[in-house]
Amino acid sequence: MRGQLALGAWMKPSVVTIEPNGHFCSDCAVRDFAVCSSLDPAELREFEHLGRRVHFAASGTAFSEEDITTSFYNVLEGVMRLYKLLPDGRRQIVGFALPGDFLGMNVSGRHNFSADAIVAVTACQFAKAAFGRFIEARPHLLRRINELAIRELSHARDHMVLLGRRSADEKIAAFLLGWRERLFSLKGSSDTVPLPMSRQDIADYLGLTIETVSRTFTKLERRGVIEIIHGGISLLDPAQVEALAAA
Amino acid sequence: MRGQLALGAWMKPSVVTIEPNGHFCSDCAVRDFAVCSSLDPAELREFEHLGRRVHFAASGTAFSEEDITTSFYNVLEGVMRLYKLLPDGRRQIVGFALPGDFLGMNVSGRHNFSADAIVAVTACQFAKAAFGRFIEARPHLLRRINELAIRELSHARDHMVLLGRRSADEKIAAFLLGWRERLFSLKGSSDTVPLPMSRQDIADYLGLTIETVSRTFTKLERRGVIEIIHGGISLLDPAQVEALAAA
DNA sequence: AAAGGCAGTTGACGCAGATCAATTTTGACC
DNA sequence: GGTCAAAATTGATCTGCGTCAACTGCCTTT
Repeated sequence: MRGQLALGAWMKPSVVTIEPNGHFCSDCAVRDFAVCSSLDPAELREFEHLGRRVHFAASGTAFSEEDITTSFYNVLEGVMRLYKLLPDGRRQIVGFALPGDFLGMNVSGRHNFSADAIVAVTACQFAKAAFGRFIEARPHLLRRINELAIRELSHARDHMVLLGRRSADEKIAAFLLGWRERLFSLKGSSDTVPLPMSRQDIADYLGLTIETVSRTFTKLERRGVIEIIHGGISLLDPAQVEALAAA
Repeated sequence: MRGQLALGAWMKPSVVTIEPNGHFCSDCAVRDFAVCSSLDPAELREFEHLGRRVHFAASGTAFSEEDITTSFYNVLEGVMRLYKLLPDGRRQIVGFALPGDFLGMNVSGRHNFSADAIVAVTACQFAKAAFGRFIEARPHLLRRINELAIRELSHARDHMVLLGRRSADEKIAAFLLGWRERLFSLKGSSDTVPLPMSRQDIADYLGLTIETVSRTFTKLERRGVIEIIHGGISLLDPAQVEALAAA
């Protein structure tokens, strides 16, 4: 039985469905690589009561930049876009969140980016206060969170290089390879790269326009390097894509 | 008496001077806002033996990307540039380090950017292994490090927006304000912003060319918004600079 | 199956910022 | 103070990508 709850009627229609129980961390899909990988079975049982499963419909918002942080999220299923907006509406996507990603950490008490679902998302939601108390006594969990933050920081720096110093072709090539690499750890190796996000999302992630993204895909397809398929891209010549990415 | 040591003869001539003793954490300039702010007086005395003071001459290299991490650094004095290079030499500066900044954290065991001194730098150097052992038993230090990493991550995301979505004028204006803001906590408020880094450094930080940086400064000066002074910029009309930064 | 709408593609054109090329300024060293 | 090299500025020109606009194809609704 599911409860229905409209979260923040003042924002985009984003219906959240909550399942209060019936789930166990021990058989969670992200058990081995999310934050919770640092917990032993006994801790896990306690942890179970801390989080509750929430669902976001496609294009539903989990939280917005500057919102006061009341919850952390552990993505279990689906894909989210994390982004910042300039006052005039220009958008920069600072990352995509996939299963296993932990969202919401900040120093100021407010979120420093917005997050919404690209496809239907399932996440584990934790009340900030309770989660904070749980960490308090468990340095290994803190160490795990720190590890995730440092890894994220490394990705952020790589992305700065892409945004500041790469051409459109290089950006597209690097994006395809990077996205394939991220999916690799979730779904295994494949030269067919599913792209659940829109062209606009890709453009806002790479610091390009939608037209340039589209043209670059078409160009690479005409050269026989990739094939544009429904809902993704197939890498016909991965070595060539790597050469284009220039690093 | 000072020891002299050539660190890594294979890299740029970077002379490191080591002072083995005669320094106390308790009267360290960055005591209150660096990682060590989380330590109590007793811990601080123990901590003292872990670090040693090192000096880098201007343009000396502390570590390079992909180097195996053997040390962490706590900047005490001076300014460093943190950057990544593409194979063909394009450079992206991912940040500037100032007193109080902690460098070297990573997950892979290798540095994910290079760091060198812009002006003469003094830093507190910690052997990775010993530092790791010290943290082990001190969750509050770990929490402090985590806090610094999360703050850094927030800056990184802001910078992604700048690199991906702002015009040259906006980049320059935002840079001047951001740099002033960072110096504010160290030296207090001032409309005179010292710029110890070169135009090339600024360009590589903002994803521009040196010519565009120079031209933009000149343009703003002609408009009476700033004044280019020796070793820095004076903000004649800070409100106008803020308007230009567009956020 | 017709209609409407949105995502994506394609084309024509313009411009912000890169590139190329001199100068000028600054600073270090004798 | 004179010499030299590196850093910064300025100008002329070029171009990659953005902007504007039209079109296509797919999905949803009725």
